[in-house]
Amino acid sequence: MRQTNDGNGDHRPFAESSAQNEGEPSNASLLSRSRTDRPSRGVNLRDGARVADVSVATVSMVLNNNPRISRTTHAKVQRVMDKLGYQPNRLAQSLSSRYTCVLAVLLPDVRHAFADAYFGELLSGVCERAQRLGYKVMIEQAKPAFIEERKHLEIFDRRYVDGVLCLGTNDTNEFLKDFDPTPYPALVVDNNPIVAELDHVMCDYESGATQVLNYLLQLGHRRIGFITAANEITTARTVHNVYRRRLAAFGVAYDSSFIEDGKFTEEGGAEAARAILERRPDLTAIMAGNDKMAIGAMHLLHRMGKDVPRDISVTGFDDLHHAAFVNPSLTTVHLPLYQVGSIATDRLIERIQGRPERVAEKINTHLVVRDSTAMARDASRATFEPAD
Amino acid sequence: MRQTNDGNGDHRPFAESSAQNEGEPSNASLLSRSRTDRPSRGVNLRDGARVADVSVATVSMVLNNNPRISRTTHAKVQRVMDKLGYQPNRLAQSLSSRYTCVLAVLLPDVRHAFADAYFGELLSGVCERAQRLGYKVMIEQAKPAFIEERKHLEIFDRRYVDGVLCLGTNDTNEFLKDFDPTPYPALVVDNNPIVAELDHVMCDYESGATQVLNYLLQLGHRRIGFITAANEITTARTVHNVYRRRLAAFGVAYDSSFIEDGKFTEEGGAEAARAILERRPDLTAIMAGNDKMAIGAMHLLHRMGKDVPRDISVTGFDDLHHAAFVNPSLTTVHLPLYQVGSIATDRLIERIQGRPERVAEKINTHLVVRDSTAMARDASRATFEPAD
DNA sequence: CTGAAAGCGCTTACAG
DNA sequence: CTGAAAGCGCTTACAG
Repeated sequence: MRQTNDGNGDHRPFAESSAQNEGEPSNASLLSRSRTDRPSRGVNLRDGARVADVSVATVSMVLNNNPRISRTTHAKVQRVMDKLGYQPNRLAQSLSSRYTCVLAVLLPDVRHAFADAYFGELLSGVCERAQRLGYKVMIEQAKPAFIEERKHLEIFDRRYVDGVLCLGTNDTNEFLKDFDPTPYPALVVDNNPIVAELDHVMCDYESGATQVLNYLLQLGHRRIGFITAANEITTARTVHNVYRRRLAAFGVAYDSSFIEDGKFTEEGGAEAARAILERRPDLTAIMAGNDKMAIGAMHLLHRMGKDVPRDISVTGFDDLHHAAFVNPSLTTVHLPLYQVGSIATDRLIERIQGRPERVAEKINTHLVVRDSTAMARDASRATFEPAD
Repeated sequence: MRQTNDGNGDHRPFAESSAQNEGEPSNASLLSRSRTDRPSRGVNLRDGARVADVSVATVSMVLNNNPRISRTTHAKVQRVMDKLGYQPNRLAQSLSSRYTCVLAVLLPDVRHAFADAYFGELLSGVCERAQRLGYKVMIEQAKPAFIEERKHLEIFDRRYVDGVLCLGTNDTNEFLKDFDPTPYPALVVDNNPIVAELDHVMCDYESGATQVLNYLLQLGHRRIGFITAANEITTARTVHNVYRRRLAAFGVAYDSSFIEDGKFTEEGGAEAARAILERRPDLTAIMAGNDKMAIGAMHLLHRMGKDVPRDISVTGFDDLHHAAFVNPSLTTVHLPLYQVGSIATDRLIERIQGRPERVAEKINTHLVVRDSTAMARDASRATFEPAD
């Protein structure tokens, strides 16, 4: 199994390649290799046609199950191609057909976006579904340079992909306006930014937020800190509005001293918790807009010597796998992210294949009660029924 | 900005596509669309040649910076192409040049592999580097069906990719033997499975394990539980061997009742901790082979009412971002996963471009001390110097 | 029912 | 220094 370099001429050094590595991404060094250096070709349609004694067109039609080909010819050709171990060159197929059967997943320009289990679950659903439908998945990150160089359109124009799934979007993403179903099919995953009216598949944040708030209110909590994220994110706004409305329903006036941006990170969640607690030392619960911020908040509370949930209850949003393993385990809203990724992929592919209907789907969410929540310290004094 | 479906004929429903969705992945439905349905083409070399009044070959050479073209022609053609907003069709380029400038990342067939921050960090480094070098990244998961259908070779044969990065590998991955640098360039990331002698770039597990063990031993720990993972993983074996040798150096006999497989998951870590603790209620520390198992173990200890680190110290391995935010924050070995992903990508691309040398690199690791470790309960009775 | 031919959009020897 | 031509490996009208 030892792999030796047998001097077959495939190892010519590329003087220019190292210089280019740090500059413009360019494949000129590859494209300028002499033809004899190329990986050897496999069996193609012409080989098959020769062996089966038919035309290239016939072979092609057999492989594409074109019904115009007779049973006998079909069988004969199929057998030959199987025996030859033929594998169609997808570059040629795509060049001819104008379809690539590749999808791009566009991740946001956020540190550790790849290492974030939220995106990971979505991606997992996307990849599983894409694979089943015969599509490949390409990863891109929407860094400033990526957008400025308009690479989000270039991947279409240069025939890398047939469609793109946008994750982690918000209303500042002006580039979303560039996507138009006809030449640039795109679908927003788990969000619905108002910057552009695009196809989207998302979790039901409204219902999830309602469940977690009703639960906290029923436990007697009234002074509830709320760690949210940038207001330019539609889902964050939705949860924020539910927070406002549910409190109002229980006769609690909206008070911005309970609110803080936690930037969807552990650090941000900890900082936000600290800020809210300074202003409102009397709070009895903290509701976070995602699990990472909730975990950051719990970490801070632990540091401050506060006991969760005895002193303060904490809730998350996402139900990442690992939320069940922090101490105490986290009460949170379960988001079916895998399913959302999977359905989003289905819908995008349908759109690519010409389905005219716009896509706007909401998937159910539900509350998962664990150990980070308990009755409010002052529950006896609270009313347990909504005022409305 | 409303996107209407203007009946331009691009939305013909595909009767057959829904039936196929659940069966054989096939793009026959796409490939059989009539030509008029296709997305309209952009500007190509021929358009440019016509406008610039030169041949297609000349335009091609200009764009590839072929030095044989005169200054004047080059400038003229370049200007024309810029004005036309020309973007080369990469399918045609690749079909002609035989290079795709796409890399595959092969993830293991593990539940939540995508949502695992360990793979996420590696992937992040891979994507950043690939993008800089003008490569695209495609994701694949090595499910049984994927390997059985030999898709790990098909992605090369059908010209999807030029090379593959293998993550999460172990010695049972027989398919690794199929990769040969010449037709199938592959590089193993953060491991070195003995099943095949392949290029690899990995963290220095030996040094990391030595640091964490020396640290625990210096704190007076002698009865140290070890939560490891399958013995068919080279890196796990390395850590295991260090555990054995460091303990021996301090005069502690190897005792398998301290050892348990934790399967690299939180659940597995919790289970393993429980099992070890049942056999060895006298242990004072638990060393885990990764952060997730350590976190699972801490969760169990918390459940059992044991205090970490007062009763039992716990250490991890990875230093995932979130290890700093569990309670207590986790002492662990920092693995430079982003860097490993990045270097691995560099090396694979060099190999694709013909570099003959084999790749075998180790990247430094270091211990990060946080709050999950403390002096052993019985530290006074322990010796603090190695016996050797 | 099948074949010869044109075309997808590039790159690269080969001439001149 | 530049162009005409062949080729990469497919698909698909167009004939017959």
